[in-house]
Amino acid sequence: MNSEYSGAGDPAKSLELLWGLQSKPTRGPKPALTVDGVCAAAVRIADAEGLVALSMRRVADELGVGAMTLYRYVPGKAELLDVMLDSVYAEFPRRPVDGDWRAKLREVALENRELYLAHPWMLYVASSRPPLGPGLMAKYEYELEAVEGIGLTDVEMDAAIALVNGYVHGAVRSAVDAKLVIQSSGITDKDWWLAHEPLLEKIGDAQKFPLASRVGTAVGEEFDAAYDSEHGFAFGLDRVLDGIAALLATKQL
Amino acid sequence: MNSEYSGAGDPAKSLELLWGLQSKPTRGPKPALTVDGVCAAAVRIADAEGLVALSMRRVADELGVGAMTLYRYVPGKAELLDVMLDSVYAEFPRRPVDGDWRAKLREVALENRELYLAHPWMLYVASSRPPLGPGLMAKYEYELEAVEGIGLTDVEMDAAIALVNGYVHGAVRSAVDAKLVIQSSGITDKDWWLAHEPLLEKIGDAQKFPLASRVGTAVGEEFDAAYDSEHGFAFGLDRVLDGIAALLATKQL
DNA sequence: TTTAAACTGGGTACGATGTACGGAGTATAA
DNA sequence: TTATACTCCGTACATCGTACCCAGTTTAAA
Repeated sequence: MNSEYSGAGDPAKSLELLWGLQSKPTRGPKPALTVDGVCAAAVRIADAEGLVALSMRRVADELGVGAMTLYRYVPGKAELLDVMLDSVYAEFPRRPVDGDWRAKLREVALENRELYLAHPWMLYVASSRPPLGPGLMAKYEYELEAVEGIGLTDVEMDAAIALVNGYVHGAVRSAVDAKLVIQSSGITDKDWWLAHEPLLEKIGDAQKFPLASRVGTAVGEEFDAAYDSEHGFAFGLDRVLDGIAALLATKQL
Repeated sequence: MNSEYSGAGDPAKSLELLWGLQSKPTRGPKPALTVDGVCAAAVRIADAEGLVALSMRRVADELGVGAMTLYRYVPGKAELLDVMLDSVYAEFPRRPVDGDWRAKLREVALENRELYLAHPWMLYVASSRPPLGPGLMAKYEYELEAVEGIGLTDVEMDAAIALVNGYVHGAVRSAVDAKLVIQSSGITDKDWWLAHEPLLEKIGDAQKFPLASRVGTAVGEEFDAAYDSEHGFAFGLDRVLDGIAALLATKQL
């Protein structure tokens, strides 16, 4: 049931791996594996079965070697996660956009969402002080281009990107969490609400919590309809972009 | 190194615990503990030492009983986390605010932040399909009051609250992550950047990633100054509130 | 008053996990 | 030829949640 990880390997070691700075050995047998190979196998497992399934033994099995062999290539699991993260950042989609900053920033948000949906485990790897590998650097550079030259200070540019990325992270994570909980429990949202309703009525929620019960019911009915997550995502994103637009407007006075 | 949990115990069992619906036994010895007592001990541990330290054995030690004894009161760790969450929701601060929706919503955001800072482990417990206990219900009711009657539909009210809460969750989590990583690694942000600088120069980041290196430097210098997290939090919150204000403005046409 | 049922606390054990340690085999520089 | 530096990896340890089971305790029923 535990399911989340902190990444955060030894920074110096992670950096060596990320930029391929290991000094090549001259003596001894040729290594049978490569860091990239180990990383790719780990990503494959995490994509298919989630972070819970990602153990060193499992990766080793996938590669047909013993568990401890992996430690010849990677200092530990934390550093492996760092390398995995950077490797998927490197495949960040970059679709050219004609339009203003808003169109570009929306596209950045959608591309981030796409990446998270392709590799949902990323959502559960803590990213404070992320591994500054080539993949992340390139992604950051690309994202900044969307807000360059529109009148923000450097610090505001960073904050705007962080705001959008933070929103996408949270929103996609909620959606993925919801999907996972349905898969693992077999209980759909509808069933869940149905199971709760009698209890909530018994509690007398309509009297004690009038707003919560009114709004909760409305949200529940909406969920039955088609457009749940897509619609909700777009709503929030528009609010965030409106917020940045409002900041720009005050600057042009 | 793994550190995060999914909550999500069996909903029916969690609900029974949350609303105190267990049928009281008539025979047998009187229980030495209570669910609330177990929950309080667990919260105490999580507050002081984090989720990583929260094991069933640790809670049992705290209470002076054997590990398996806890399973007389709680079906498993997942349900215990559900109860812990609801118990801290119940102590949500509610400061009266004179002012418009914006002032009230900002206060809600600040109160949420306060709660997260008092119980940082909450940030790491997945909250999709959260336990609908009395604490959460009361908190939700209170939050909705901030946006009631300002012209939003029921669904939009829920979305607005979710947007603000999502922002606070992400922002506080980043801050807490950063603090934790400094504590556990002993490396400050400054040291970290200093350690990276020579490498980044060697890579030639200024040529390959001109925007990233310019903005990164600016952000780094800002961090050295006093107002990091407080300032960043307020900036993002203002953007989110601006976004909701923009939505309201379109409605009043 | 006896007895059986329903409960309590909790010891032991199992299968995971990440990884420290050290041994055995192999390729190359000296 | 030999010493060295490397390879792969089996074993072992601590820690986790918790299934299972048994002994002891209280009370309702006989």
